[in-house]
Amino acid sequence: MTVVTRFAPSPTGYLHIGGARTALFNWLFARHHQGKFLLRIEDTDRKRSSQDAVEAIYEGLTWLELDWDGEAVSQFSCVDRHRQVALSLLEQGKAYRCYCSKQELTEMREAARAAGKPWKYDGRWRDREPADAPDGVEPVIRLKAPLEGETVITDLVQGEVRVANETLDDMILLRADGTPTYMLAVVVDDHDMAVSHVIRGDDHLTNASRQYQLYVALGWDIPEFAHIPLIHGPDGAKLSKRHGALGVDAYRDQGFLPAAVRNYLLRLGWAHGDEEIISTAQAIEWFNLESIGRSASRFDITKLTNLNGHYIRHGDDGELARMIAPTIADNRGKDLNDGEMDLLTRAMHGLKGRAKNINELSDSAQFYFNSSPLEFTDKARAQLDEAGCSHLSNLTSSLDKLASWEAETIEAHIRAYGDQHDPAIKLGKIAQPLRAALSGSTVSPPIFDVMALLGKDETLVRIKDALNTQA
RNA sequence: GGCCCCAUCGUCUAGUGGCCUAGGACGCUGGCCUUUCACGCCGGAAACACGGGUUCGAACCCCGUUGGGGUCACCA
Repeated sequence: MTVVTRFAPSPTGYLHIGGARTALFNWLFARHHQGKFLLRIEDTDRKRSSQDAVEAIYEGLTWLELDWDGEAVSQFSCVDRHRQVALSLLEQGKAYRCYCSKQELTEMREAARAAGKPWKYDGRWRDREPADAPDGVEPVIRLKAPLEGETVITDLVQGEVRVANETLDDMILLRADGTPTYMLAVVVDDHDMAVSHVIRGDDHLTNASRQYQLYVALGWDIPEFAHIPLIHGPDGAKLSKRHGALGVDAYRDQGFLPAAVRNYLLRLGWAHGDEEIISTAQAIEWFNLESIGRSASRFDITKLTNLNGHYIRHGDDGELARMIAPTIADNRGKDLNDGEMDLLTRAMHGLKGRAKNINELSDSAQFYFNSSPLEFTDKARAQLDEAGCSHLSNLTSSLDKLASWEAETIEAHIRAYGDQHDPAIKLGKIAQPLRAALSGSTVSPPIFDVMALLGKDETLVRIKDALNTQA
Protein backbone atom coordinates (compact mmCIF):
# COMPACT_ATOMS: atom_id res chain seq x y z
CA MET A 1 0.00 0.00 0.00
CA THR A 2 1.40 3.40 -0.87
CA VAL A 3 1.41 5.95 1.84
CA VAL A 4 -0.60 9.05 1.09
CA THR A 5 -0.78 11.88 3.58
CA ARG A 6 -2.31 15.27 3.29
CA PHE A 7 -2.20 18.64 4.93
CA ALA A 8 -5.66 20.17 4.97
CA PRO A 9 -5.69 23.68 6.37
CA SER A 10 -8.68 25.94 6.22
CA PRO A 11 -7.83 29.26 4.61
CA THR A 12 -9.21 31.41 7.38
CA GLY A 13 -5.91 32.88 8.46
CA TYR A 14 -2.25 32.45 7.95
CA LEU A 15 -0.20 29.32 8.24
CA HIS A 16 0.39 29.00 11.95
CA ILE A 17 3.28 27.33 13.61
CA GLY A 18 1.03 24.47 14.71
CA GLY A 19 -0.19 23.96 11.18
CA ALA A 20 3.38 24.13 9.99
CA ARG A 21 4.30 21.27 12.28
CA THR A 22 1.32 19.22 11.13
CA ALA A 23 2.43 19.83 7.56
CA LEU A 24 6.00 18.89 8.44
CA PHE A 25 4.98 15.61 10.06
CA ASN A 26 2.77 14.71 7.11
CA TRP A 27 5.52 15.61 4.69
CA LEU A 28 8.18 13.69 6.60
CA PHE A 29 6.00 10.62 6.90
CA ALA A 30 5.20 10.62 3.19
CA ARG A 31 8.79 11.18 2.18
CA HIS A 32 10.01 8.51 4.56
CA HIS A 33 7.72 5.99 2.90
CA GLN A 34 8.29 7.33 -0.58
CA GLY A 35 4.61 8.08 -0.67
CA LYS A 36 2.67 11.17 -1.55
CA PHE A 37 2.10 14.35 0.38
CA LEU A 38 -1.06 16.12 -0.76
CA LEU A 39 -2.34 19.58 -0.05
CA ARG A 40 -6.03 20.29 0.24
CA ILE A 41 -7.51 23.65 1.05
CA GLU A 42 -10.59 23.22 3.21
CA ASP A 43 -12.59 26.09 1.89
CA THR A 44 -16.14 24.81 2.05
CA ASP A 45 -17.03 27.67 4.36
CA ARG A 46 -17.10 30.41 1.77
CA LYS A 47 -17.66 33.19 4.22
CA ARG A 48 -14.54 32.43 6.19
CA SER A 49 -12.23 31.52 3.38
CA SER A 50 -10.07 34.00 1.58
CA GLN A 51 -7.73 33.83 -1.35
CA ASP A 52 -5.14 35.79 0.60
CA ALA A 53 -5.07 33.07 3.19
CA VAL A 54 -4.69 30.43 0.49
CA GLU A 55 -1.71 32.32 -0.88
CA ALA A 56 -0.25 32.66 2.59
CA ILE A 57 -0.47 28.90 3.05
CA TYR A 58 1.31 28.26 -0.24
CA GLU A 59 3.97 30.79 0.64
CA GLY A 60 4.44 29.44 4.11
CA LEU A 61 4.87 25.87 2.95
CA THR A 62 7.15 26.95 0.16
CA TRP A 63 9.30 28.94 2.53
CA LEU A 64 9.54 25.93 4.80
CA GLU A 65 10.54 23.93 1.74
CA LEU A 66 7.73 21.44 2.21
CA ASP A 67 6.74 20.57 -1.33
CA TRP A 68 3.45 18.89 -2.00
CA ASP A 69 2.67 16.43 -4.75
CA GLY A 70 0.38 17.45 -7.55
CA GLU A 71 -1.92 20.41 -7.54
CA ALA A 72 -3.43 21.67 -4.32
CA VAL A 73 -7.07 20.62 -4.16
CA SER A 74 -9.78 23.09 -3.37
CA GLN A 75 -12.33 21.26 -1.30
CA PHE A 76 -15.03 23.60 -2.50
CA SER A 77 -14.51 22.36 -6.03
CA CYS A 78 -15.76 18.95 -4.91
CA VAL A 79 -19.16 20.09 -3.62
CA ASP A 80 -21.10 18.19 -6.24
CA ARG A 81 -19.41 14.99 -5.25
CA HIS A 82 -20.05 15.69 -1.57
CA ARG A 83 -23.70 16.37 -2.21
CA GLN A 84 -24.03 13.23 -4.26
CA VAL A 85 -22.57 11.16 -1.45
CA ALA A 86 -24.96 12.68 1.06
CA LEU A 87 -27.89 12.03 -1.21
CA SER A 88 -26.90 8.41 -1.75
CA LEU A 89 -26.80 7.96 2.00
CA LEU A 90 -30.27 9.45 2.14
CA GLU A 91 -31.50 6.99 -0.46
CA GLN A 92 -30.06 4.09 1.45
CA GLY A 93 -31.83 5.25 4.58
CA LYS A 94 -28.52 5.91 6.32
CA ALA A 95 -29.21 9.60 6.51
CA TYR A 96 -32.33 11.67 6.89
CA ARG A 97 -33.72 15.14 6.46
CA CYS A 98 -33.99 17.21 9.58
CA TYR A 99 -36.31 20.19 9.58
CA CYS A 100 -35.21 21.81 12.80
CA SER A 101 -34.48 25.46 12.27
CA LYS A 102 -31.29 26.98 13.56
CA GLN A 103 -33.31 28.87 16.07
CA GLU A 104 -35.02 25.75 17.30
CA LEU A 105 -31.66 24.13 17.74
CA THR A 106 -30.30 27.10 19.62
CA GLU A 107 -33.24 26.99 21.97
CA MET A 108 -32.78 23.30 22.59
CA ARG A 109 -29.13 23.87 23.31
CA GLU A 110 -29.86 26.64 25.75
CA ALA A 111 -32.55 24.65 27.48
CA ALA A 112 -30.13 21.79 27.93
CA ARG A 113 -27.53 24.09 29.35
CA ALA A 114 -30.02 25.71 31.71
CA ALA A 115 -31.01 22.27 32.95
CA GLY A 116 -27.36 21.40 33.37
CA LYS A 117 -27.65 18.55 30.94
CA PRO A 118 -25.20 17.66 28.23
CA TRP A 119 -26.37 18.92 24.89
CA LYS A 120 -26.89 16.55 22.04
CA TYR A 121 -29.26 16.74 19.10
CA ASP A 122 -32.08 14.36 19.99
CA GLY A 123 -32.67 12.95 16.54
CA ARG A 124 -36.29 14.03 16.51
CA TRP A 125 -36.48 13.87 12.73
CA ARG A 126 -34.72 10.56 12.53
CA ASP A 127 -37.81 8.52 11.80
CA ARG A 128 -40.37 11.16 11.13
CA GLU A 129 -42.32 11.26 7.92
CA PRO A 130 -41.26 13.92 5.43
CA ALA A 131 -44.95 14.76 5.22
CA ASP A 132 -44.64 16.31 8.67
CA ALA A 133 -42.17 18.81 7.33
CA PRO A 134 -43.06 22.33 8.27
CA ASP A 135 -43.40 24.89 5.53
CA GLY A 136 -40.61 27.27 4.83
CA VAL A 137 -37.83 25.29 6.46
CA GLU A 138 -35.08 24.00 4.23
CA PRO A 139 -33.91 20.73 5.77
CA VAL A 140 -30.36 19.70 6.54
CA ILE A 141 -29.28 16.13 5.99
CA ARG A 142 -28.07 14.26 9.02
CA LEU A 143 -26.29 10.96 9.37
CA LYS A 144 -28.30 8.25 11.06
CA ALA A 145 -25.59 7.34 13.53
CA PRO A 146 -25.72 4.20 15.66
CA LEU A 147 -27.52 4.69 18.97
CA GLU A 148 -25.69 2.13 20.97
CA GLY A 149 -22.41 0.36 21.03
CA GLU A 150 -18.98 1.83 21.00
CA THR A 151 -16.75 3.40 18.41
CA VAL A 152 -13.15 2.35 18.84
CA ILE A 153 -10.37 4.08 17.03
CA THR A 154 -6.85 2.77 17.06
CA ASP A 155 -4.90 5.94 16.79
CA LEU A 156 -1.27 5.57 15.82
CA VAL A 157 -0.23 8.18 18.34
CA GLN A 158 -2.89 8.18 21.03
CA GLY A 159 -3.57 4.48 21.07
CA GLU A 160 -7.03 3.02 21.48
CA VAL A 161 -9.72 5.65 21.93
CA ARG A 162 -13.19 4.47 22.89
CA VAL A 163 -16.33 6.52 22.73
CA ALA A 164 -19.84 5.36 23.60
CA ASN A 165 -22.04 5.85 20.56
CA GLU A 166 -24.84 7.29 22.64
CA THR A 167 -22.70 10.36 23.24
CA LEU A 168 -22.42 10.98 19.52
CA ASP A 169 -25.33 12.72 17.84
CA ASP A 170 -26.52 12.69 14.28
CA MET A 171 -24.14 15.08 12.64
CA ILE A 172 -25.12 17.31 9.80
CA LEU A 173 -23.78 16.24 6.44
CA LEU A 174 -25.41 18.78 4.17
CA ARG A 175 -26.43 22.23 5.30
CA ALA A 176 -29.81 23.71 4.54
CA ASP A 177 -28.27 25.60 1.63
CA GLY A 178 -27.05 22.33 0.19
CA THR A 179 -23.37 22.84 0.96
CA PRO A 180 -21.44 20.04 2.64
CA THR A 181 -20.11 20.32 6.15
CA TYR A 182 -16.52 19.68 7.06
CA MET A 183 -17.38 16.25 8.48
CA LEU A 184 -18.74 15.06 5.18
CA ALA A 185 -16.15 16.78 3.05
CA VAL A 186 -13.08 15.45 4.86
CA VAL A 187 -14.29 11.90 4.75
CA VAL A 188 -15.24 12.02 1.10
CA ASP A 189 -12.09 13.82 0.04
CA ASP A 190 -9.74 11.70 2.09
CA HIS A 191 -11.34 8.65 0.54
CA ASP A 192 -11.31 10.02 -2.99
CA MET A 193 -7.72 11.17 -2.63
CA ALA A 194 -6.79 7.71 -1.33
CA VAL A 195 -5.32 9.15 1.84
CA SER A 196 -3.86 6.30 3.84
CA HIS A 197 -2.78 8.19 6.96
CA VAL A 198 -4.64 11.10 8.45
CA ILE A 199 -2.07 12.96 10.51
CA ARG A 200 -3.55 16.02 12.15
CA GLY A 201 -3.85 17.97 15.36
CA ASP A 202 -5.19 16.42 18.51
CA ASP A 203 -8.08 18.86 18.42
CA HIS A 204 -9.56 16.60 15.76
CA LEU A 205 -9.49 13.52 17.92
CA THR A 206 -13.15 13.76 18.90
CA ASN A 207 -14.06 14.25 15.26
CA ALA A 208 -12.38 11.00 14.35
CA SER A 209 -15.03 8.90 16.08
CA ARG A 210 -17.80 10.63 14.20
CA GLN A 211 -15.97 10.39 10.93
CA TYR A 212 -15.40 6.74 11.62
CA GLN A 213 -19.17 6.22 11.63
CA LEU A 214 -19.47 7.99 8.34
CA TYR A 215 -16.87 5.72 6.80
CA VAL A 216 -18.82 2.76 8.10
CA ALA A 217 -22.09 4.05 6.65
CA LEU A 218 -20.38 4.56 3.34
CA GLY A 219 -18.78 1.13 3.46
CA TRP A 220 -15.37 2.62 2.84
CA ASP A 221 -11.97 1.60 4.16
CA ILE A 222 -10.96 3.62 7.16
CA PRO A 223 -7.60 5.34 6.99
CA GLU A 224 -5.07 5.17 9.77
CA PHE A 225 -5.38 8.04 12.19
CA ALA A 226 -2.53 9.80 13.96
CA HIS A 227 -3.53 12.69 16.17
CA ILE A 228 -0.52 14.68 17.15
CA PRO A 229 -0.49 16.71 20.35
CA LEU A 230 -1.05 20.40 20.09
CA ILE A 231 1.49 23.10 20.57
CA HIS A 232 0.74 25.28 23.55
CA GLY A 233 1.73 28.82 24.32
CA PRO A 234 3.84 29.71 27.37
CA ASP A 235 0.67 29.66 29.48
CA GLY A 236 -0.08 26.06 28.61
CA ALA A 237 -3.13 26.70 26.48
CA LYS A 238 -3.57 25.90 22.81
CA LEU A 239 -1.35 28.22 20.81
CA SER A 240 -3.35 31.00 19.26
CA LYS A 241 -3.10 34.52 17.96
CA ARG A 242 -3.22 35.97 21.41
CA HIS A 243 0.10 34.31 22.15
CA GLY A 244 1.51 36.38 19.36
CA ALA A 245 1.96 33.25 17.30
CA LEU A 246 1.53 34.65 13.85
CA GLY A 247 2.07 33.08 10.50
CA VAL A 248 5.32 31.42 9.57
CA ASP A 249 6.04 34.56 7.56
CA ALA A 250 6.53 36.33 10.88
CA TYR A 251 9.33 33.91 11.72
CA ARG A 252 10.89 34.51 8.33
CA ASP A 253 10.75 38.24 8.97
CA GLN A 254 12.38 37.77 12.34
CA GLY A 255 15.32 36.20 10.59
CA PHE A 256 14.71 32.54 11.24
CA LEU A 257 15.99 30.00 8.77
CA PRO A 258 13.53 27.42 7.44
CA ALA A 259 15.92 24.62 8.34
CA ALA A 260 16.02 25.82 11.94
CA VAL A 261 12.26 26.09 12.14
CA ARG A 262 11.86 22.60 10.74
CA ASN A 263 14.41 21.17 13.15
CA TYR A 264 12.75 22.90 16.08
CA LEU A 265 9.26 21.82 15.11
CA LEU A 266 10.42 18.28 14.56
CA ARG A 267 11.82 18.05 18.08
CA LEU A 268 8.62 19.43 19.52
CA GLY A 269 6.81 16.20 20.21
CA TRP A 270 9.10 13.84 18.39
CA ALA A 271 12.50 12.49 19.34
CA HIS A 272 15.14 10.13 18.14
CA GLY A 273 17.14 9.35 21.27
CA ASP A 274 19.27 12.31 22.28
CA GLU A 275 19.58 13.77 18.81
CA GLU A 276 19.02 17.50 18.71
CA ILE A 277 20.49 18.76 15.47
CA ILE A 278 18.77 16.78 12.76
CA SER A 279 19.20 17.46 9.08
CA THR A 280 16.20 17.12 6.85
CA ALA A 281 17.67 14.10 5.10
CA GLN A 282 18.23 12.48 8.46
CA ALA A 283 14.74 13.44 9.57
CA ILE A 284 13.23 11.73 6.55
CA GLU A 285 15.22 8.62 7.28
CA TRP A 286 14.32 8.54 10.96
CA PHE A 287 10.81 9.89 11.10
CA ASN A 288 8.10 7.63 12.41
CA LEU A 289 4.75 7.96 14.10
CA GLU A 290 5.60 5.73 17.06
CA SER A 291 8.10 8.22 18.43
CA ILE A 292 5.62 11.06 18.59
CA GLY A 293 4.87 11.92 22.20
CA ARG A 294 1.32 11.93 23.47
CA SER A 295 1.36 15.12 25.46
CA ALA A 296 1.20 18.71 24.32
CA SER A 297 4.35 20.80 24.29
CA ARG A 298 5.00 24.47 24.77
CA PHE A 299 6.42 26.69 22.12
CA ASP A 300 9.79 28.01 23.25
CA ILE A 301 11.15 30.77 21.09
CA THR A 302 14.45 30.75 23.00
CA LYS A 303 15.26 27.24 21.92
CA LEU A 304 14.25 28.01 18.36
CA THR A 305 16.60 30.99 18.50
CA ASN A 306 19.45 28.84 19.71
CA LEU A 307 18.85 26.34 16.93
CA ASN A 308 18.69 29.19 14.45
CA GLY A 309 22.08 30.40 15.65
CA HIS A 310 23.44 26.94 15.07
CA TYR A 311 22.16 26.83 11.51
CA ILE A 312 23.57 30.27 10.79
CA ARG A 313 26.98 29.38 12.24
CA HIS A 314 27.09 26.31 10.06
CA GLY A 315 25.49 27.94 7.06
CA ASP A 316 27.14 28.34 3.68
CA ASP A 317 28.91 31.69 3.34
CA GLY A 318 27.66 32.31 -0.18
CA GLU A 319 24.09 31.48 0.71
CA LEU A 320 24.11 33.64 3.81
CA ALA A 321 25.61 36.52 1.86
CA ARG A 322 22.92 36.24 -0.78
CA MET A 323 20.25 36.26 1.89
CA ILE A 324 21.35 39.51 3.44
CA ALA A 325 22.68 41.36 0.40
CA PRO A 326 19.32 42.95 -0.45
CA THR A 327 18.95 44.41 3.02
CA ILE A 328 22.45 45.81 3.00
CA ALA A 329 21.91 47.31 -0.43
CA ASP A 330 18.66 48.85 0.80
CA ASN A 331 20.29 50.40 3.81
CA ARG A 332 23.07 52.07 1.88
CA GLY A 333 20.89 52.85 -1.10
CA LYS A 334 23.03 51.10 -3.66
CA ASP A 335 23.26 47.55 -4.94
CA LEU A 336 26.35 45.51 -4.26
CA ASN A 337 28.70 44.98 -7.17
CA ASP A 338 30.58 41.73 -7.72
CA GLY A 339 33.55 42.82 -5.69
CA GLU A 340 31.35 43.82 -2.79
CA MET A 341 29.40 40.61 -3.02
CA ASP A 342 32.70 38.80 -2.78
CA LEU A 343 33.69 40.87 0.23
CA LEU A 344 30.35 40.11 1.88
CA THR A 345 30.83 36.41 1.30
CA ARG A 346 34.31 36.46 2.76
CA ALA A 347 33.05 38.49 5.69
CA MET A 348 30.56 35.77 6.59
CA HIS A 349 33.20 33.63 8.21
CA GLY A 350 33.77 36.16 10.95
CA LEU A 351 30.17 37.28 11.19
CA LYS A 352 28.04 34.17 11.20
CA GLY A 353 29.30 32.87 14.50
CA ARG A 354 27.97 35.98 16.16
CA ALA A 355 24.42 36.17 14.83
CA LYS A 356 21.32 34.48 16.17
CA ASN A 357 19.20 35.39 13.21
CA ILE A 358 19.52 36.70 9.69
CA ASN A 359 18.56 40.23 10.66
CA GLU A 360 21.38 40.39 13.17
CA LEU A 361 23.69 38.98 10.55
CA SER A 362 22.91 41.71 8.08
CA ASP A 363 23.11 44.38 10.78
CA SER A 364 26.53 43.15 11.77
CA ALA A 365 27.73 43.12 8.17
CA GLN A 366 26.48 46.58 7.40
CA PHE A 367 29.56 48.47 8.57
CA TYR A 368 31.69 46.98 5.82
CA PHE A 369 29.55 48.81 3.31
CA ASN A 370 28.92 52.10 5.00
CA SER A 371 31.00 54.92 3.66
CA SER A 372 33.46 56.75 5.81
CA PRO A 373 33.20 58.78 7.94
CA LEU A 374 31.19 56.29 9.90
CA GLU A 375 28.60 57.02 12.49
CA PHE A 376 29.83 55.96 15.90
CA THR A 377 27.94 54.43 18.75
CA ASP A 378 28.44 56.11 22.11
CA LYS A 379 30.67 53.29 23.29
CA ALA A 380 32.74 53.53 20.14
CA ARG A 381 33.17 57.24 20.57
CA ALA A 382 34.37 56.62 24.10
CA GLN A 383 37.14 54.43 22.71
CA LEU A 384 38.31 57.27 20.53
CA ASP A 385 39.61 59.26 23.45
CA GLU A 386 42.99 60.90 23.68
CA ALA A 387 44.90 57.67 24.29
CA GLY A 388 43.02 55.79 21.64
CA CYS A 389 43.46 58.44 19.01
CA SER A 390 47.12 58.73 19.81
CA HIS A 391 47.60 55.02 19.07
CA LEU A 392 45.64 55.38 15.86
CA SER A 393 47.64 58.27 14.61
CA ASN A 394 50.90 56.58 15.56
CA LEU A 395 49.79 53.58 13.56
CA THR A 396 48.66 55.27 10.36
CA SER A 397 52.02 55.89 8.80
CA SER A 398 53.60 52.57 9.75
CA LEU A 399 50.54 50.68 8.62
CA ASP A 400 50.75 52.44 5.30
CA LYS A 401 54.26 51.07 4.81
CA LEU A 402 53.28 47.46 5.45
CA ALA A 403 54.29 45.39 2.48
CA SER A 404 51.77 42.63 3.01
CA TRP A 405 48.17 43.20 4.07
CA GLU A 406 47.20 39.94 5.68
CA ALA A 407 45.51 39.56 9.05
CA GLU A 408 48.59 37.83 10.45
CA THR A 409 51.09 40.45 9.34
CA ILE A 410 48.85 43.27 10.49
CA GLU A 411 48.48 41.65 13.88
CA ALA A 412 52.21 41.07 14.16
CA HIS A 413 52.85 44.67 13.27
CA ILE A 414 50.40 46.03 15.80
CA ARG A 415 51.59 43.74 18.56
CA ALA A 416 55.13 44.90 17.85
CA TYR A 417 53.98 48.49 18.01
CA GLY A 418 52.33 47.82 21.34
CA ASP A 419 55.39 46.15 22.84
CA GLN A 420 57.55 48.97 21.68
CA HIS A 421 55.21 51.61 23.01
CA ASP A 422 54.69 49.96 26.38
CA PRO A 423 55.64 46.33 27.09
CA ALA A 424 52.86 46.07 29.64
CA ILE A 425 50.11 47.34 27.40
CA LYS A 426 47.05 45.19 26.82
CA LEU A 427 46.28 44.56 23.18
CA GLY A 428 42.74 45.71 23.83
CA LYS A 429 43.98 49.24 24.43
CA ILE A 430 44.86 49.40 20.77
CA ALA A 431 42.36 46.96 19.32
CA GLN A 432 39.28 48.64 20.73
CA PRO A 433 40.03 52.12 19.33
CA LEU A 434 40.81 50.43 16.03
CA ARG A 435 37.54 48.54 16.16
CA ALA A 436 35.68 51.73 16.91
CA ALA A 437 37.33 53.61 14.07
CA LEU A 438 36.82 50.84 11.54
CA SER A 439 33.41 49.49 12.44
CA GLY A 440 31.80 52.36 14.28
CA SER A 441 31.07 50.06 17.18
CA THR A 442 32.79 48.19 19.97
CA VAL A 443 31.63 44.81 18.73
CA SER A 444 32.90 43.19 15.57
CA PRO A 445 34.71 40.15 14.24
CA PRO A 446 38.43 39.93 15.08
CA ILE A 447 39.73 43.35 14.16
CA PHE A 448 42.76 42.18 12.16
CA ASP A 449 40.46 40.12 9.98
CA VAL A 450 38.30 43.17 9.51
CA MET A 451 41.32 45.21 8.44
CA ALA A 452 42.41 42.55 6.00
CA LEU A 453 38.93 42.39 4.50
CA LEU A 454 38.56 46.14 4.32
CA GLY A 455 41.88 46.52 2.56
CA LYS A 456 44.70 48.87 3.35
CA ASP A 457 43.26 51.93 1.62
CA GLU A 458 39.83 51.76 3.19
CA THR A 459 41.37 50.98 6.58
CA LEU A 460 43.56 54.05 6.48
CA VAL A 461 40.74 56.23 5.22
CA ARG A 462 38.49 55.13 8.08
CA ILE A 463 41.21 55.69 10.67
CA LYS A 464 41.95 59.17 9.36
CA ASP A 465 38.28 60.05 9.17
CA ALA A 466 37.78 58.84 12.71
CA LEU A 467 40.70 60.94 13.86
CA ASN A 468 39.29 63.97 12.10
CA THR A 469 35.82 63.45 13.50
CA GLN A 470 37.18 63.37 17.03
CA ALA A 471 39.50 66.32 16.55
C1' G B 1 -20.52 20.58 33.10
C1' G B 2 -20.62 15.81 29.52
C1' C B 3 -17.21 13.15 26.56
C1' C B 4 -12.08 12.39 25.20
C1' C B 5 -6.75 12.94 25.79
C1' C B 6 -2.41 13.88 28.65
C1' A B 7 1.21 13.92 33.14
C1' U B 8 10.04 12.91 33.82
C1' C B 9 14.38 19.16 35.49
C1' G B 10 11.54 26.23 34.27
C1' U B 11 11.07 24.40 28.77
C1' C B 12 11.79 20.38 24.78
C1' U B 13 12.78 15.46 25.71
C1' A B 14 15.60 10.10 26.49
C1' G B 15 13.70 6.19 29.24
C1' U B 16 9.02 0.64 27.19
C1' G B 17 10.35 -3.75 34.96
C1' G B 18 16.50 -4.43 37.09
C1' C B 19 21.79 -0.88 32.74
C1' C B 20 18.48 5.18 36.59
C1' U B 21 22.00 7.45 43.30
C1' A B 22 17.15 9.20 35.94
C1' G B 23 20.65 10.80 30.36
C1' G B 24 20.72 14.87 26.51
C1' A B 25 19.31 19.88 24.77
C1' C B 26 17.65 25.10 25.62
C1' G B 27 17.64 28.50 29.50
C1' C B 28 20.11 29.77 34.25
C1' U B 29 24.86 29.63 36.66
C1' G B 30 30.64 29.08 38.13
C1' G B 31 35.16 28.83 35.31
C1' C B 32 38.51 28.48 30.97
C1' C B 33 39.71 30.55 26.12
C1' U B 34 40.15 35.78 24.40
C1' U B 35 41.78 42.28 20.94
C1' U B 36 35.48 43.28 21.72
C1' C B 37 31.14 40.39 21.24
C1' A B 38 29.97 35.73 20.20
C1' C B 39 31.46 30.71 19.43
C1' G B 40 33.86 26.69 21.77
C1' C B 41 35.38 23.86 26.12
C1' C B 42 35.01 22.25 31.45
C1' G B 43 31.80 22.29 35.93
C1' G B 44 27.04 23.32 38.84
C1' A B 45 21.90 23.86 40.47
C1' A B 46 17.39 21.73 38.49
C1' A B 47 12.47 16.49 37.38
C1' C B 48 9.90 10.82 37.65
C1' A B 49 2.37 15.22 40.37
C1' C B 50 0.10 12.38 44.65
C1' G B 51 -1.97 7.83 46.85
C1' G B 52 -2.83 2.83 46.49
C1' G B 53 -1.84 -1.78 44.29
C1' U B 54 0.94 -5.86 40.98
C1' U B 55 6.12 -7.65 41.42
C1' C B 56 11.92 -10.23 44.38
C1' G B 57 12.23 -5.30 41.99
C1' A B 58 8.69 0.15 39.30
C1' A B 59 9.79 6.61 36.05
C1' C B 60 8.17 2.37 33.30
C1' C B 61 2.14 -2.19 34.43
C1' C B 62 -3.08 -1.52 36.93
C1' C B 63 -6.65 1.57 39.83
C1' G B 64 -7.88 6.11 42.03
C1' U B 65 -6.91 11.33 43.18
C1' U B 66 -5.15 15.87 41.65
C1' G B 67 -3.62 18.94 37.85
C1' G B 68 -3.45 20.40 32.68
C1' G B 69 -5.45 20.27 27.81
C1' G B 70 -8.94 19.30 23.82
C1' U B 71 -13.92 19.09 22.23
C1' C B 72 -19.01 19.77 22.56
C1' A B 73 -21.67 24.90 15.51
C1' C B 74 -26.02 24.39 9.44
C1' C B 75 -16.57 26.53 11.59
C1' A B 76 -12.84 23.69 10.01
